[in-house]
Amino acid sequence: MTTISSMDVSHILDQLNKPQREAVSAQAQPILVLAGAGSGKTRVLVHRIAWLIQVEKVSPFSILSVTFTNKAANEMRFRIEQLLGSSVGGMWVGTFHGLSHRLLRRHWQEANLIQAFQILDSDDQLRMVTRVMRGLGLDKKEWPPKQAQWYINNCKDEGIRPQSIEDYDDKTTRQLRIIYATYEAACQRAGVIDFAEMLLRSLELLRDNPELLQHYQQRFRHILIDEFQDTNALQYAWIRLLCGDQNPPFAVGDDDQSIYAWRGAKIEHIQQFSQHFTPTAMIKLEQNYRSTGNILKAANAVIAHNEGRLGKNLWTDRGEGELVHLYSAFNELDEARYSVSRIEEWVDQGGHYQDIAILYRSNAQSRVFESSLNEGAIPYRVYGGLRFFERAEIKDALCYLRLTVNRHDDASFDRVINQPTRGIGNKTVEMIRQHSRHLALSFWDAAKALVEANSFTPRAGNAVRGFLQLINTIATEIIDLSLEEQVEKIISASKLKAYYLKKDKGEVGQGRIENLNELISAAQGFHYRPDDEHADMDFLTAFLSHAALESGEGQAKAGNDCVQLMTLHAAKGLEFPLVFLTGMEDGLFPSERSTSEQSKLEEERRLCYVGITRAEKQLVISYTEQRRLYGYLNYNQPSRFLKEIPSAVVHTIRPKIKAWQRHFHLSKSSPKWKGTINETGMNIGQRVSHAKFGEGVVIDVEGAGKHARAQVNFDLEGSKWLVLHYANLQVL
DNA sequence: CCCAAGGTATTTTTT
DNA sequence: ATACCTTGGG
Repeated sequence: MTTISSMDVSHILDQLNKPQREAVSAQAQPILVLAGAGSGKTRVLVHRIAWLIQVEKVSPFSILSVTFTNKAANEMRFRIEQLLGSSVGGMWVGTFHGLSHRLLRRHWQEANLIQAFQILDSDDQLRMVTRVMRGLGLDKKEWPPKQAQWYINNCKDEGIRPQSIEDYDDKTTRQLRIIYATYEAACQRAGVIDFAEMLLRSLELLRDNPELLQHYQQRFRHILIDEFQDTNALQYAWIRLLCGDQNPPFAVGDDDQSIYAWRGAKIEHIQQFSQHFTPTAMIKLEQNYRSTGNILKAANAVIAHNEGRLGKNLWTDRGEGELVHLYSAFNELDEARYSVSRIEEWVDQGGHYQDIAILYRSNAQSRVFESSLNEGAIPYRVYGGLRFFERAEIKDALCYLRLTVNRHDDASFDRVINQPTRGIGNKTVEMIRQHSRHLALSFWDAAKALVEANSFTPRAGNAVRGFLQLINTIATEIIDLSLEEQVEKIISASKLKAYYLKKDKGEVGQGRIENLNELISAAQGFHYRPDDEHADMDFLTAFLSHAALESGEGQAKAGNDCVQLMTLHAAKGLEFPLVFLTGMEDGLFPSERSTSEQSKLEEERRLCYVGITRAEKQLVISYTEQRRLYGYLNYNQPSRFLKEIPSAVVHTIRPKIKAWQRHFHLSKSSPKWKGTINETGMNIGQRVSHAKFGEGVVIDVEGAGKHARAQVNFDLEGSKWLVLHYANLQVL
């Protein structure tokens, strides 16, 4: 046997610190790596895999590494291959959904699916639920489909099937159970599965097929899990099943960054890891390579207020750095303008826009920032919103494709039967739905039967017949075409472009056309290696699954160098030299709805911790005194989390303009504004003149030297931050 | 089938 | 404030 010391493992261990090395080279036993923010979590995972393969001589074939997002999975794969210098075939790296999907494709028969099964995204699912509920004759007001969808997904996330739901004679539960059961039957008939079903079905597949389970347990000796604190009950059960008694998991996570309890993640999983898997080695990564000392002090102090933590304290050897800046804004416009002035300053000092992130609690807050950034001609990108494969026109085209693969896909049928409008109205469609319900047929078969029985009015009958023929014709014509030709054919035969051009005039319509063209390019660029992720599928099915599982980038291609705007949730895992943590007001952050329960408040606090630890060099926190929300003016208190940050690491920016002060003439140098003369030569209360903005009064001065800046309240233009070096103010 | 008016809800998001 | 959906009339 080769001893480890004789082997050259330096490239795997050299760049690691002690606990990282300990984790990477640990013996086979359940391992929980508590990886603080910026402590090299992904690096440990990647190096662990390299260690297994190159030192322990483990076959890549027996490694399974699971993440939550495609982005994380892709990055993991990329970095492993980079470190090993070769691609690793046979290793399973993917998301929970991606890997479950692969299992189901391989074993579709055992999983009681049809071979061409398709995936419903949440939007498809909601439509399906709505349709089922309409079929049950439920009033939308009384029974909101959104809630039913939520209920179904919750059940599935907990591994619960309709037959095991105990209704305790409760009307609501009984009704929801019926909806769940009916929905499941409809999905089964249509050959579609939703996201939660994908996980549950693959879990049941393994659980109910002992040989299969044994096969995979024997294969995957090494199971690695990323972001372990985000696992829900179903994902956790999936992991435990695959681990069995013999395969010790290697889990990496951070209980302090658990921010998804509201969607089913259980922080208990990471807290109780050592009880479920024994004997556990717990390794803490506390050295932070991202932020300066002051930022870490703020983060540590805030998170220390949570109870029941596994306990970590981040530290760095890179010095204290800048203080955390705190700006108390008058309102959201002031907040945005101040941020913009700081961004301009950053760039003046040679920084880049892409170094900067503006973070907020809820998407609604992005608006003011967007308009202020526009004003300042600063390039930016807003994260979130519709992704490529979620756009209506794209989904339409994909549904046509899906119908050619499986005529009984009711979700797709329902979506495109009158899209573009071809004279098949609600009444006609309702007839088809009813007929399908009564005879337990798919919509396709129901429509066919009704056409053949001449049950429609002649006009409707012709229209429906036309639709059925269209799908059949397309299906035959595209058989031998390449994927991109198939997509092209679908788009032209369906006449979607003409429809959208007419429906959405101007830029909107044009955008949709561009997206459809982009879909053709996407098809062109879609390749899969047969032994890869989409094994055992034909091209078209593989492409459709890819579209559902990876909904694509949020915005096509925005400019490279731009300021990033996103929610705190979206920022997890990212880092930026300059971070604005905005809207730090009680009621907004922590959100009103989280203040009543301790556990919810703690999750908000973790979110705050996530926000603070995004910053590398400079963190600017801001809150407003008044904010317009939902049309009402709110006067919020500064966030309670602010009080948890030690004042020693904070530089408060003042004075600020109070609401009432704005309405007075600040110009008549009142004693209140008599500031000290500083090196900038600018006095607070000083009347000045600017070439573009006219006359105004200096109301704040900060910074020094070349980047000293003053806030000037202009008589006509309102208040602005100016860098004195450029502004060329004339003292009056 | 299309458009306008009125009612309603409005944290966070991945797959 | 506002976006989204339903509903009623042309």
